[in-house]
Amino acid sequence: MSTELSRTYDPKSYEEKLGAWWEEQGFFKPETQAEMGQLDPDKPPFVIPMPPPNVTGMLHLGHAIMDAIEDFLARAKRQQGHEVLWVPGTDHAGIATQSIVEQFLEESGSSRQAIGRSAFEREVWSWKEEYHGRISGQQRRLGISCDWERERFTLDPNLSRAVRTSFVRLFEEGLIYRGDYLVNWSPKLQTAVSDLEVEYEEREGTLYTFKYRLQDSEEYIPVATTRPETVLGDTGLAVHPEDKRYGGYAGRQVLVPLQDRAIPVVADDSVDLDFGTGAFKITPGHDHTDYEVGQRHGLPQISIFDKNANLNETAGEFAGLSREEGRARIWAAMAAQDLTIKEEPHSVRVPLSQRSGEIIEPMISTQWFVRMKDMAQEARTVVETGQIEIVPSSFVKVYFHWLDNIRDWCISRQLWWGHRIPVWYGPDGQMFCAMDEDAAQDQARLHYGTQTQLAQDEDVLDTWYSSGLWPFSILGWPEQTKDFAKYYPASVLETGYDILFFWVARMIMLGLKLTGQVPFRVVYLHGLVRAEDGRKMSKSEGNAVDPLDIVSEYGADALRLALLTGISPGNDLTVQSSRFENNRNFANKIWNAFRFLMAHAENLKLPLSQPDNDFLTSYELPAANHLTLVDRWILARLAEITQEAEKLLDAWQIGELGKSLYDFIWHELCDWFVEAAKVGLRGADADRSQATAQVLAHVLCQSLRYLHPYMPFLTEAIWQELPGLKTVIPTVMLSRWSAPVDVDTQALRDFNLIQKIVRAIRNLRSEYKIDPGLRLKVQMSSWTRSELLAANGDLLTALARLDSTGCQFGQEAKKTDQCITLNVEDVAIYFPWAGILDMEAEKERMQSQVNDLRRQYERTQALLINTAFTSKAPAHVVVREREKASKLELEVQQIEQRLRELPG
RNA sequence: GGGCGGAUAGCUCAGCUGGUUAGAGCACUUCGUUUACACCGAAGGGGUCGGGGGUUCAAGUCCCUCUCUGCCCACCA
Repeated sequence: MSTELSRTYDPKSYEEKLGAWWEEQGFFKPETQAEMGQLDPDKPPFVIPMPPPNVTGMLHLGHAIMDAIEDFLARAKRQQGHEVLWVPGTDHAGIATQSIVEQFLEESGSSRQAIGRSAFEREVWSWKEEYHGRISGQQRRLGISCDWERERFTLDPNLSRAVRTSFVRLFEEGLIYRGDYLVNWSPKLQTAVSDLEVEYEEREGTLYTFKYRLQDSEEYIPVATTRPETVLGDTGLAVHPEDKRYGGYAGRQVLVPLQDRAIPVVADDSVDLDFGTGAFKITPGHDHTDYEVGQRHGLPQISIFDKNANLNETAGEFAGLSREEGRARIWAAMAAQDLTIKEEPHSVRVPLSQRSGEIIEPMISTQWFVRMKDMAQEARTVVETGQIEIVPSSFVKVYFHWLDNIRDWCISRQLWWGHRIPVWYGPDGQMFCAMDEDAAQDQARLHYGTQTQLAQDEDVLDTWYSSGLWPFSILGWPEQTKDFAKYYPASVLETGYDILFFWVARMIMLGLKLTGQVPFRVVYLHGLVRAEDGRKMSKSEGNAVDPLDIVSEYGADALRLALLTGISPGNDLTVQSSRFENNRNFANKIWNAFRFLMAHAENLKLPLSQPDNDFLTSYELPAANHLTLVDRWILARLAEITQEAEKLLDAWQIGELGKSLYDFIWHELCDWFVEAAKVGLRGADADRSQATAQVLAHVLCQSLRYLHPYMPFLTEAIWQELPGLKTVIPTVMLSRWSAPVDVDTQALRDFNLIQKIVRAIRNLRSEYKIDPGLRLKVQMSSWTRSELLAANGDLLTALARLDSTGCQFGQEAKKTDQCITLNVEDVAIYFPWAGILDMEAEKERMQSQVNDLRRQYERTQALLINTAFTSKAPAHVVVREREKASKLELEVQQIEQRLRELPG
């Protein structure tokens, strides 16, 4: 058997095969779980809507962390008996996708305008097909256990219907409206974008100060601006009402430079007396602040730029110039008329288009908006009242702040790729909002009393509008489908904190409004993945790592474990390739523990247990009286892991649980138990080797269950090879985590002493450079643990490489002269080793140990004398300190006695 | 300007509601090819938990303050 298994675990030869098998068997489907009777009837379904990646994107490690966490949750919940539904999908990503395809067309000498709207849409669809395969291929390779048959795309017919239904409903309720407002215009993309799609960057600029002349006087008001070209759009000048210098000019008229157009001076509280000159010009047509100030004072808006952000005909001789050229030329013209005062360096915050990088131009334009105020308050309430929990909770404040200061959401985009706005216009501009053109026609017929030609709105919706419906649109809403009834609301919405506003908040608002329920119970936010150099990983930075590269080098499990351990919710993760390597080694370690078992299990029976529930089946354990100390110890540690697993999972401590498992499997199961098991397995006692094999098989089998959500492929690969298991449960994925059991704390304490003794002896060997091959003869005695030592002589002999016949343990042990004494708790270990014995050095060594122990004892004693401590500290802490003190006292006494016994 | 994090071993980071002698991986030193594994094992070195105050019987953990650093939000033109 063992000869068939390779010495090193090779992920390549298992992962793809197992992934395909899981999917073919339908194990990722909730229906399969139910058919197989795997469900615990007391547990509710566990549902995750997968955040849909951009369909034309390529996944990088930032997506992989999402896949890893969600798959962890899905698998762990399945193993707890929940019915799990995890719905995958992709997002059409309006702007992002359209940009890519347009760029492609441009490279081949074409353009979307050249081929027209419908041909362009066909072009994008074909891109979608190609990239979609790549993304889902990447995800499958990571082994994610979502229900692929329920996969969705935001432009699917059903999802499009959900979009139109919601739009019509919100429109009819007056929550969606159309109007001319100042919006963020992206000149490169030729569309409006929402506030969230604008990023700000500090740049070195100039503050220009110039003169605003009064109409009927030689006086002027000095004004500072960073954008002198916008004077052409000025429709007012603001001063502070209490300003001694200019406050009095309020109500008078000033003349716009170069145009001599008269505009009013208004008094406004928002003017900062200490900044600039204490007066600012108002350009309501191209600045958000000015827009609001203008509204307050009833000032008109003038647009001076065209859609390319070049000056338009209102700029007269400057028409056609870009913003930058215009600025220089206009400033020069002002200087020529002696209107300029000074220029000084000034750092400015420039608004940039998130997608295309160029400077955003605020412009008045006709757009569609969603009224946010009331929806935002409801979205606040559900978090306040705990109907939705945000993990980690530190994001609650951020969420509230955003909702409290929300502005209406501009949802129309001047693009071709997306959900077209379901509104049709009559010849007179009358709007008909309807599910489709027929329904619009019906409305029009009623309105006009006759058949009329209608034209649909040209714009499409912000891509986040359709993703805002995701948790319910993927389940069939607005139809009352079975899935919707059963799986809505979702259990967890897991995503990166960077899209809390973009996506999470909007899903909550739209979910509450449209379904009357919260869309999910928990929001779990993960951190960003940073590259090894600490920078944020992203495609535009050029440092994005393709998960497949890591997978092919180290295996998917190694990658997943690296993304799942060492993380805590909301905290960023810096990936280090050393972690991948280490985790690959870990996989190999487990593989070899399994090979070890198989090599020794060949001739042994590994009977399966007979629990009430097949999904709990494991290897049967020997009767309690056949268990050795090591057996009891490893089972006690397993019991602790069992307790921890559920607790940590409930607290979202995925990283901590992963680390516990790693340490348990490598440093306890492999380093200690397997080493100790060699004694039993190779001994002559057939019952004992049988028992040892059973314990090892049991612990390994259980470990695989807990490790499975982290390393699904490795655990499945081993599961498939372990004798008997797969005939009961076909896959580790559907096996159940055990209910917590009692921990044998005595075994933990006892074995802990054995470990300390073994370490002390190994340490001594190393310190004295004793030939590693040499079997030591020792005497080991103790006042209180004599029986333990006597019962575990074999174990100590094997682990510490002692002489199998020349040692005595417990009562029989005798101190000899001329020896080194090791003191471990109250155990004395005597080495008759005259050859290396330097009596003075030996005394010193023991004396320093005594001093050290005495210091500890005194510290503990001081604590116990302190009545403040004994009266205020919890009982178990006091007890622990008492036990510690008496143990230390005993140790000190013993070592001192041994010191006195030393000759000289 | 407001808000939220971070600062723990040479590096990257864990450390949950305060309670053993603060941990891991990598790196480092020494030793070891013992038939699960050299993608290994054993033994070690290395930290006054950013500085300073405070609360407490007890502080890496709670409070205040300072320094450095990252991010988010914001109408100083």
